[in-house]
Amino acid sequence: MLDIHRLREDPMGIEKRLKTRDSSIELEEILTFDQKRLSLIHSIEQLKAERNRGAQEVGRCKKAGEDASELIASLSGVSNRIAEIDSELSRILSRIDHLMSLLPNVPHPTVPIGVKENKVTLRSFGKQPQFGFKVKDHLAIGEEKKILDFRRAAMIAGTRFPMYIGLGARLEMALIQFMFAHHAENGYTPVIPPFLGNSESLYVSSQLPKFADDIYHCEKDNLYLNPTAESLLANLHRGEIFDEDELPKKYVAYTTCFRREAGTYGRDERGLIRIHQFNKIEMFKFATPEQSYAELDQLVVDAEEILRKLGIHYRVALLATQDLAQQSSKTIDIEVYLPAQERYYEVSSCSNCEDFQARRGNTRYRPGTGKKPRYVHTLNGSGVATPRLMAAILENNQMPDGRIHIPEVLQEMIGEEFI
RNA sequence: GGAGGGGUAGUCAAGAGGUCUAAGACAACGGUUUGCUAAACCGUCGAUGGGUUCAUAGCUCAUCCGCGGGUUCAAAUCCCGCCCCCUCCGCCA
Repeated sequence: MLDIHRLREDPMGIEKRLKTRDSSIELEEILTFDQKRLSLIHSIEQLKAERNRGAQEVGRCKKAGEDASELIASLSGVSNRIAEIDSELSRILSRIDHLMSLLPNVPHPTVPIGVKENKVTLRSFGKQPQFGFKVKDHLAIGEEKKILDFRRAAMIAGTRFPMYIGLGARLEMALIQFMFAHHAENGYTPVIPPFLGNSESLYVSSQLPKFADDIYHCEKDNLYLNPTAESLLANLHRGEIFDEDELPKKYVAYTTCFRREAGTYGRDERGLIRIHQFNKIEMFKFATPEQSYAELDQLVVDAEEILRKLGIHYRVALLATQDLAQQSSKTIDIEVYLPAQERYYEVSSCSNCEDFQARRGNTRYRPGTGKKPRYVHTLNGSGVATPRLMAAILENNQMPDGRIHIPEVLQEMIGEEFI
């Protein structure tokens, strides 16, 4: 949620920056309603002041045993006018809320403008592996090694659900434990939250109302299966006011995530590339506005460290305005290379949402004793999601004899060196 | 799922239609004094929105007593619906 004051103060400037994300965005309607809102508030508050004064006077009269029926009759008229204005005001407020809830965050000035392809590669680690043989894709490897079973998963649940079996399941659990422990040792407080969230939680994180079709919804209980732990963690301190010295507050969560992924899939998104259910380690930070951009950079570094320890080649990219999630001001992705597809795929997306989610969740901090509360900045980043990470390990670590080399840091947990 | 009890500002807590303009205490902050891991005394001390303003300073008006409605000239207080917590009962992979 953007600050309506910001829109009022600099409508042209804000609109121009929002248009770099979506050229169809117009602020005129919101600003018109906002003006209407202000004038209604002005009149209703004057009437309420009148009513309050009158009601007190009635109290005095009754206590003194005087007749107040004339005053009561006139106050009745005042109350009726208040009720009229109030119903118009709530119509306008809900209209403003609706329009505001659809607006995206203002992109940070350092974000490249334009389409997805305008993203900027910031750095990389390692290089694309060279194979002296024809590489298999992770799907073929998974089938051959009997560690992935999409056919039976489809029977149990449906298409695009994963099933890890045998060493595949061991590898998955080892990755989760390795990443969870890594971040916990790095100062992130470990947390396993509920995997389902209510509609308010998903609104705060900004998955709702825009992406309702992409989330699994349990209608009977009005609960949503989390599409990312971000949608839960953004609510961890809803309605709270931090002391300044508590920030930055860092969390690492493990959740299984669920996405309907409504829409079409391409041939290059088979196997583990895009699925309805996956495990993810998610980092989340609450920070002051002064801290947040340094914390974003550190968040990316903390996620990169996972891939370095696993010895996987990756690159880091700064996303362009049109590729940002609604709540994000700036997003940096980490992408791993899948040799069978000769393509890079996102395994981590690290974003600074500034005060966009904090405003919805009313999460603030007090910048010193006696100072007024300010909204915190929230940051989230995968650290990382497992499916593409596993695909990367299977494809990048295949050897001429067909075996898969398990990264050293996982070997002890799995009890094997090769698959 | 059922019965009962509860939800008041950072914490505890009074208040049961009309100076509630939400008491009081604790914590916190500022000061005075004594003099030293501290006490006593004085003062300040919730949030949001509107107006005024350079001001996120003051002043002022409005709103907020779990959330949402309703009754009334007037609601923390009465009525209806919902949420959460506690105790007990039922059901149960």
